[in-house]
Amino acid sequence: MDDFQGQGRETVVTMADAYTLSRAERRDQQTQRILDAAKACFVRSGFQGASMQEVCAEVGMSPGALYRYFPSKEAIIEAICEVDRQQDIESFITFLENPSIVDGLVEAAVAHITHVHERGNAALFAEIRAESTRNETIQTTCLKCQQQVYEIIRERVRLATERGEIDPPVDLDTLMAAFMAIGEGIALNDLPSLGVPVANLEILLRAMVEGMLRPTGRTTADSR
Amino acid sequence: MDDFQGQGRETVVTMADAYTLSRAERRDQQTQRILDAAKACFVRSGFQGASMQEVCAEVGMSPGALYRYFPSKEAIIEAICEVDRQQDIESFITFLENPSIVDGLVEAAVAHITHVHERGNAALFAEIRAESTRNETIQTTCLKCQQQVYEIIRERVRLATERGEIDPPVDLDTLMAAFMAIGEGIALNDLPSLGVPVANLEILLRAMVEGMLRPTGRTTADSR
DNA sequence: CATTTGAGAATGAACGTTCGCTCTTTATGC
DNA sequence: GCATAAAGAGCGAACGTTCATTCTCAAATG
Repeated sequence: MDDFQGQGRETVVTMADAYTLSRAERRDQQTQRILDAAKACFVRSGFQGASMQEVCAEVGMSPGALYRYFPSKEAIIEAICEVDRQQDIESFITFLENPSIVDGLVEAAVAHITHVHERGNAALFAEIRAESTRNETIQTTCLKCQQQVYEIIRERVRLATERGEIDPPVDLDTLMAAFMAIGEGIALNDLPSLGVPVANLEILLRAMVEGMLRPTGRTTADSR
Repeated sequence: MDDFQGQGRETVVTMADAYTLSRAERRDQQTQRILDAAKACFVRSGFQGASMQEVCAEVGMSPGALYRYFPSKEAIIEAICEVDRQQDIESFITFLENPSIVDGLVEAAVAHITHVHERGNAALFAEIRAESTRNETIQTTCLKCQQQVYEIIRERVRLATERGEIDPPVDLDTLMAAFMAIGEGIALNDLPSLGVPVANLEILLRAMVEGMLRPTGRTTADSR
């Protein structure tokens, strides 16, 4: 995997490979290779700490070639942030579907934790988070993704409160701010990697969410 | 506050000022000035992103002079991390003293949130956190500070459980890991700056902690 | 007068990026 | 189907800049 673009002429991998790829396909594939390699470098050395030379070495590509795919280092960073944030958020949203709010929140949180853990993304998230306080583009990306989750949860909590299914001890805004902050803390710390069993975590999170939402026991429909 | 070390010779602040300082005092004072200025730069541009020139300009000091106080940029970064982490932790520990665990945790959390907010330290914390995944010295500093809090809370929760004051739904390790992660998330997000009233937050945190610890109502002594 | 403090130019290394070039792939004309 | 042009992909040296740090020397201090 290392002597990809070697020195000799005969080791060069031609564009028309065993299974011939179109120009566009090849381009997409190379772009992805760069993003993957850059991500590894950025996790290792930080956005500012990693040099383009380091990224080039990781991809196995010369600077001249790499700059045909991205116009600048910043563009690579921003692309990585965009993809990462969107992916993180999608797994979360999917699991919010459960009709019970408490179950939905807990399941989504557990799915999110598992997702971050499996992809080893906690360190990158920490990096993105720090960078987002400085880079406006990244900040916008983060906010946009966060808001998707925020709006959905907020609306569901609001409706459930209106219906009398839950009785939170504080206003909706405080509740939501706390939820988002807590979720971030848990994702950032990658608890499974610290040896915390997800099953135990789920029990605790349910107790926590119930404490914060105070389910009344009655439901409008026959959801149980 | 800007034209401190001006260009002219007569504006130079001599060492023997109105109230004469000893050599050591003057040195400490200058060291502190450097740390403060560097902190501002690092918050603005990040540890890697800020240059020494930027720091020098912020202090109002030449590189040659600055390097008489710190041997390297890294030394400044590490000193800032050390001080910041220790300060953050101290305010927390102080407020854990309340005999009721729930009250202690909630009060400490609120004090911590207030402290981080007032000092505007959330961005620096994000930076330190990201850097700690790369710099071993910083990581050690963070762990050491975190552990001080961890041990105290853990022991208090353990004793309270033993006494039957609380009945957590999960094992102590899971509980503690979650507590630390949640605390970090809340501190990092600086909720007061988002407009969340601390009073509301306190109510919610209490509900949350009670959900996670399940106080039984009985106490060993007459603490209520 | 010995020592400390400071300024500011200078250092070499490393940075992100560009350039000129070669080779390969695709498009075009016959 | 084949020659040939145009475009794309890639390399690696080189660019100008900025980096952290050091050096030299002057001023202030005790």
